[in-house]
Amino acid sequence: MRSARRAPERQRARQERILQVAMEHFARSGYEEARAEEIAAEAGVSKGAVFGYFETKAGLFLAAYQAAARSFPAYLDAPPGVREDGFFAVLRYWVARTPHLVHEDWIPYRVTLIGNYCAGLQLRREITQFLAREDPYGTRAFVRFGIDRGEVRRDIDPLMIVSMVDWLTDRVQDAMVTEELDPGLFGSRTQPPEERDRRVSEFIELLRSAVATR
Amino acid sequence: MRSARRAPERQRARQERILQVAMEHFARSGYEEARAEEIAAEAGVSKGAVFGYFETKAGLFLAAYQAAARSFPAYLDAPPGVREDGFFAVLRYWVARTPHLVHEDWIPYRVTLIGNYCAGLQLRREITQFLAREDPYGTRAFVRFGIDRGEVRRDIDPLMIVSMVDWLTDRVQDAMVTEELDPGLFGSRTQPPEERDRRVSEFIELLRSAVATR
DNA sequence: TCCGTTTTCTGACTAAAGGTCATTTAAGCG
DNA sequence: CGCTTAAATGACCTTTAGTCAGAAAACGGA
Repeated sequence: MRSARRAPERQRARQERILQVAMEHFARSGYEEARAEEIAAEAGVSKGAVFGYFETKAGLFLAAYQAAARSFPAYLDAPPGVREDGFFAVLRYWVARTPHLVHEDWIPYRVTLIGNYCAGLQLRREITQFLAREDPYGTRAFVRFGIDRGEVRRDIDPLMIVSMVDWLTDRVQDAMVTEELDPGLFGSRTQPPEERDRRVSEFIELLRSAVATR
Repeated sequence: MRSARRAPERQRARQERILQVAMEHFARSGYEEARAEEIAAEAGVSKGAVFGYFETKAGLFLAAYQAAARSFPAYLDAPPGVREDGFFAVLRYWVARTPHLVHEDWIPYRVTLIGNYCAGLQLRREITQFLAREDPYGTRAFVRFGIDRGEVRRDIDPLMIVSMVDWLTDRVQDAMVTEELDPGLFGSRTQPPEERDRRVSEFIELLRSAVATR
């Protein structure tokens, strides 16, 4: 943080603009390939300002990652009608909706993807800590919701269920965001949508088998 | 490749030595932090030689990753006694054994971990292609084995099962290799082993529920 | 409005690391 | 041994994250 007291509006706007531009560049180029100087230029500030606000390139990326993660809806933000249908309906709702959400605004998805797979060790550690601390998708609350409704099994440590849900939905989302990282599994946008629907259904079925009440 | 024909023994040995040192350095420092010049020095060759053999730093890492992945046993390399007990026994065997294997020689595990999470986009793409091409852990054959024995469900596309097994065992292995990436889930070496055994059992139980014959 | 003080901002500069290549050294062979 | 060809070297180049002394702007009191 620059000023310990109130940050004037002008500075917040500046920082915000840098962050937006940084997200674009990271999304387009990846972590290594993104250039601090280009980000500064496009945001209309000097290079010094970027490092002034974010300390290091890794710090800038972490901020971009956090902004991206926080911009996503949590599981329980699904429409009330879907929530009433329960845990697996919510899960299916978001998984099926992912391609549409990605299409609408691919930049934050790409940034989280890069953070999940393509960054340094230290950065990766900080991202993990952030995810554990903030649980930005509300997976813990979501699993509790499933357990309370009697849909999710109680004979397994909820933490293990949370991990499994996180792991699998991450992967599925990533596979949807980029064919490159898991070629052919979910197919490209040009593939028939029935095919993708089948994949989504199979995925939900597997996850349901794993964690549903016996 | 340097010489299109046979590579003299001396050169193969040289390349091999560079690769070994590179694995150590990548394992210890991560991708970004590893220094080509240090690797060269420790391998007793010049910097030029490293780039002569492996083109780029990314090329060097890819070679290290491949060597690491190939050094691991495939699923079906489990002892015959375990194989006879079937798909889930084999799975359990390897998952339970991972901490021991990591303890014996942690370097290749760390290298694959870094390749899975901490490298550039292009590199990541090549790693994915390598894994899809070579299937170094023999997951495809392993799932077929489970299906043939009637232990693994047939109502889901085998490719989806393969993906799920790959995803989950990757994550579990990674969690075991480094507490940092998923702190506290599988615990550290100093934790009581019963605790870890319970985790392993719960994990296998979840995976079994997901993919076992109904 | 002006002036002194503090904070922010800038961009030339530095350091460090990946990558190159002319030159040197060694290998292969008759 | 001498000639040819391939391999090896390390000084050099380029690029880029990160720094910092000075410029500019904001602030606040008179």
